[in-house]
Order: sequence, then structure tokens, then C-alpha cells
Amino acid sequence: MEQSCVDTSLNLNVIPSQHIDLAAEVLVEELQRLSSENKRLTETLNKVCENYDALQKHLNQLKDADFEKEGTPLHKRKVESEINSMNMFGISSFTECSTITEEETFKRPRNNNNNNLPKVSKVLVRTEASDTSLYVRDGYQWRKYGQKVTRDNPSPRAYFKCSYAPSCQVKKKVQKSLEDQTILVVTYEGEHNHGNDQAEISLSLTSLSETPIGLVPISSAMVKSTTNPTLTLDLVQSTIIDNAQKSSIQKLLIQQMATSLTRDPNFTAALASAISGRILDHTNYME
DNA sequence: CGTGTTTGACCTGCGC
DNA sequence: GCGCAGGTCAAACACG
Repeated sequence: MEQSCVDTSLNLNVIPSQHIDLAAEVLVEELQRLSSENKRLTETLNKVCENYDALQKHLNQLKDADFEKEGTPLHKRKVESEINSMNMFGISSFTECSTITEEETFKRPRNNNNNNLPKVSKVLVRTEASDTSLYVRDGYQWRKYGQKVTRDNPSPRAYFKCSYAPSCQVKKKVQKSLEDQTILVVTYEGEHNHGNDQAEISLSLTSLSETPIGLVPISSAMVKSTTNPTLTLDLVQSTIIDNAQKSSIQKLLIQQMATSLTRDPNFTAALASAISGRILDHTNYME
């Protein structure tokens, strides 16, 4: 039987120059569209931040008033529920990407030693609505040790411990957002004492099915204190850059798109399916 | 057989 | 002191 050989490599160099110009024009138009959208989102975010600050001030005033009136700390669960209700005003996607201490969340105020407080950070991850699993791929190995239905949210909360290294005491909690069932709220407690070789969420635009909300293109000036490495793209500034920079940015964007696609399991599966289909077709044709 | 998940029981802290 | 809620444990189970 004759062995068939199919060239599956992508030869991008054979594209005619007029097609490249056309593609560049399309990319420039897309960039301009994204710039205006980014500008609009930035303005919205500014307003949200202002509202958040105002609410935060109001909350602090209430806390101070309560301290003065009763001389005792505010009822912690009450405060927590107030904070939760604040997050319901669309603030959550912004604020919960920051790293906060437990004292700031009023969770463990009994521990007054701030130096020993494990760092608590929250990450919002968008998943498909039909996806009922509470598994978030973040490059680390996790062992699930519990699941619980909490009072304020009908969705169960899953508890994970880092199983990458026995000495690593990092924990994470995963629960679907009360407001949006397509969003997973991932709470990390502590810091890993080891590296990770395949971080997928925090550092890169990879999976299309699990998109961290913290990676939406926002102006870096809008990001409040966060120790988590969060990728931000300020597309607004692209209007004042020269053509050389535009060209390099376009290349970067294309590279990012290619990287995102190649890392996406759905895309690779579809690609493999298409290639195997082509091979089968070719084999059938040869026969 | 080893590893990871499930799930009911148990522990602990907080509010009343 | 009691009840509630969140967090953890550990035996049973599933899977490769």
C-alpha cells in the first residue's frame, strides 16, 4: 500500500503582500474599535471605583460609630454580609482580584499578630454555566478535602489543599458566585513555598473556557494594590504610538492570539480533528 | 494498589 | 450555655 504523506505545517510566508496589507488594515480597525471600547470601560470602571471608595468610607464611618457607641467590635458576620452586598453592585470583579489580609475581611480578628496572617487573595474565574465542577486549573496541584453548602450561597463551596509539596500549607476555596453562576470565586489562603511550572490563569491569556475576570483589558492606573501578577493591557494609549510601535504591537497581539489558541485544549482538539479528517480524506482520495 | 474524591461526622468560634 | 455556621477530618468509594 502506498504511504500517504500530508504536509500539515502552516506556511505563513506564502501569503501575498496585498493580503498582509489587508490583514493589517483589519487589525488596525480592530485595534481602534478595542481602543474606544477600552476607553468606555475605563470610564465605567472609574465610576465604579468612585462608588466603591464612597461605600468603603461610609462603611468605615459606620464601623467607627459602632465602636464608639458600643465599645465592642462590630458583629463580624453582619459586616461580612454588608461587604458581600457591596460586592453585589458589580464591584466584586474589580476588588476581589486584590490581595487582602484576613483582618481586612474581618474573618479572623482574634489573631492580632498581623505578621503571621496568611495572605488571602481572591480570583474570579469565568466558566461555562453548565459546568458544575468546582475545579480551577491554576498550575498548582490541589487535593480536595471537603465540600460544604454555606448559608449565604446555595452553591457548594469546595475546599482544597496544595498537594504539590507536603510542606506547602496553601489552601483554596472555590465557590460559584451568588450573583453570576458562570463565575467561580477562588479564595487562596497563604503563599506557595515552591514554584509552579504551568501557571495557566494568573499569568497568561490561555484558556478560552476559563477566563479570569482580572485579566480584562483595563488601564494599569485603575488597578489598586495587588501583589498578584495581573496582566493589563492599556489599549487607550495605542492612539498615540507611532507606526513602528503599532507594528510591533500587532505582532505581539498575533503572537498572543497564536499562543492562546495553541494552549486552548478545545482548539487543539478541533485542530487535531480537522487534521485527522484531512488525512482520512486524503487517504480515501488516494485509494 | 496508589491516588484522588465524596460525604457525613466532628470540631471550633461566634452570636444570642 | 446553646445553637448555628464554617472549616476540617477521615472512612468509604471510584478509578486508572
